[in-house]
Amino acid sequence: MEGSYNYRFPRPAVTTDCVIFGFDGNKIKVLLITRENEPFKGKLALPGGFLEMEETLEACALRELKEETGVTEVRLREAGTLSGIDRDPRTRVISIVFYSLLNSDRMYSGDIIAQSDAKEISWVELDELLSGDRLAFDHKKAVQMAFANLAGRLNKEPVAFELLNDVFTIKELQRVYELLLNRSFDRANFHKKMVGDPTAKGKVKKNGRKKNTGILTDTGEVMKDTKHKPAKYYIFDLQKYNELMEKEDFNFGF
Amino acid sequence: MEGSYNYRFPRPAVTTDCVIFGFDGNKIKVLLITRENEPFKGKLALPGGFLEMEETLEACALRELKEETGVTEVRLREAGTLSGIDRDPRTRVISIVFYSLLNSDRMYSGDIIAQSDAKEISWVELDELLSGDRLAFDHKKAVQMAFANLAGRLNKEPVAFELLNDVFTIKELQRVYELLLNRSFDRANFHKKMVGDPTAKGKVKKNGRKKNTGILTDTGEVMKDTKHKPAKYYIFDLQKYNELMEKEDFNFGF
DNA sequence: GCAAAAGTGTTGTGAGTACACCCATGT
DNA sequence: ACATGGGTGTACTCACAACACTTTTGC
Repeated sequence: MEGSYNYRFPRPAVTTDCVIFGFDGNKIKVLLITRENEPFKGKLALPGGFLEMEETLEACALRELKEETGVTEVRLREAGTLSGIDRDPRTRVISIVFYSLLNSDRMYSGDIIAQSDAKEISWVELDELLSGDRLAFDHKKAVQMAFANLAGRLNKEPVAFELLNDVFTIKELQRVYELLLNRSFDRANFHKKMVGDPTAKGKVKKNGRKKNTGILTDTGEVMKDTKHKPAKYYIFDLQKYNELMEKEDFNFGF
Repeated sequence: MEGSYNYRFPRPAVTTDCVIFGFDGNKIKVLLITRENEPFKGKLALPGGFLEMEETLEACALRELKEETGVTEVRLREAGTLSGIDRDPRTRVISIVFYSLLNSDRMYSGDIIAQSDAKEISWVELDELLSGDRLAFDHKKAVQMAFANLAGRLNKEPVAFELLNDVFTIKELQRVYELLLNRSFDRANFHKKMVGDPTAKGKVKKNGRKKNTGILTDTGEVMKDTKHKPAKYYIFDLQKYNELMEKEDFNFGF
């Protein structure tokens, strides 16, 4: 498609950037590529690239993500735009920031590999990115926007489960909440909120409904690679979630 | 700036669109212009226009807003992007949607007048826009995005007061909440949540704090143009708000 | 006095919190 | 047995809902 394109008014270049968050069981990490070319050659950057004429912004983000990192089939959400005048030294560029979530199974599945302009890919701790200066362009700002958007939705939507494998322990779920909301929770109360309070069993309110019985369902499986009491594995029970949402807004807030 | 601009790769045109919400005391309305030119000549559209090379997206939105409608000094917030391939029949255009809030004093201050490419301006009821098909381009979608973003922030931030004059009645405040969240509230409980529960007076909790005493302060003034008991006027008490936010998250939710 | 709307009081429910306690497993 | 962490019980507080009641004004 390289050639010469003529317009009566100046136009900025338009790119998308993707902030892919992953949870490895302990920390939130972000998928980055090492830049192969100037500017910022050798520095870490978000996957992303230029919008083509026959695709939407979201399609562009998905395409670039696949081309550079091999990540496919993700649900992208828009976090905002970056439009500083000199954010790219080459030319005027505005960028639309998307983000998505991967669980550890997918992070380390082997499908995610550096390709195309990406020299190599790496998973870097979110904290490190937010406190340091390791990213090219204004990509730190992009990560901030994506993270803020994510955290803001946590109490309203079941986004935390997108960071967890299909089967997970409550400890892991709590860890995700604590990382995203930057606070700690009482272990016992967190458990009850998610699984359901056993004291509610049998108790029936005047209108015939039971108390909140939680949104997690025990799989029966048990985590075996531990030195102590193994945790049970749970799954997110979409059906229960939908029931609770219909009756009254369930919220994930504390 | 008209001339000839050459690029090695094709570039989309970039515009901003502004959804300006106003509350007239009864309904939420949106500021629109009547299009002077094709495409969609004569149809209603959001104010907005093309990004220039030496301005950010937000600056562009502010400039276009001022040029077309006379609206200045507003706090813009970003609602999302529109990037459908054929959303503008002339050329590929992507648009970034911003929104802001005006109170009725400003809506009808006389400063807001059609200028530049805008043939005329009008305030149209939000409901009418969301249910009908009166808007040019995909601007209905833009209004939806802006409204969803606004409503989502209502419970967390004191945005409702941006739709109200400096001095307002509790009834008006409740009306805003009901319109934005599309539900009704108990009048008595709403009053107490905002002004503070009088039964809390004197009561002190064990740690020395009083109960929530509300975020509104009575101005002493009274609404006189009524046939019945007049409402008191209140103001949003930023200081109380900040105090409550420091101690524990105050939320505007019900 | 009556209508209409502002504002107060009172009670119950249930979610959230704090924290003590019990249970299961590997070494 | 004991260390470690999973899981339960219980009592208290407070925000919210429901709704009855009182107050203030114009006609």
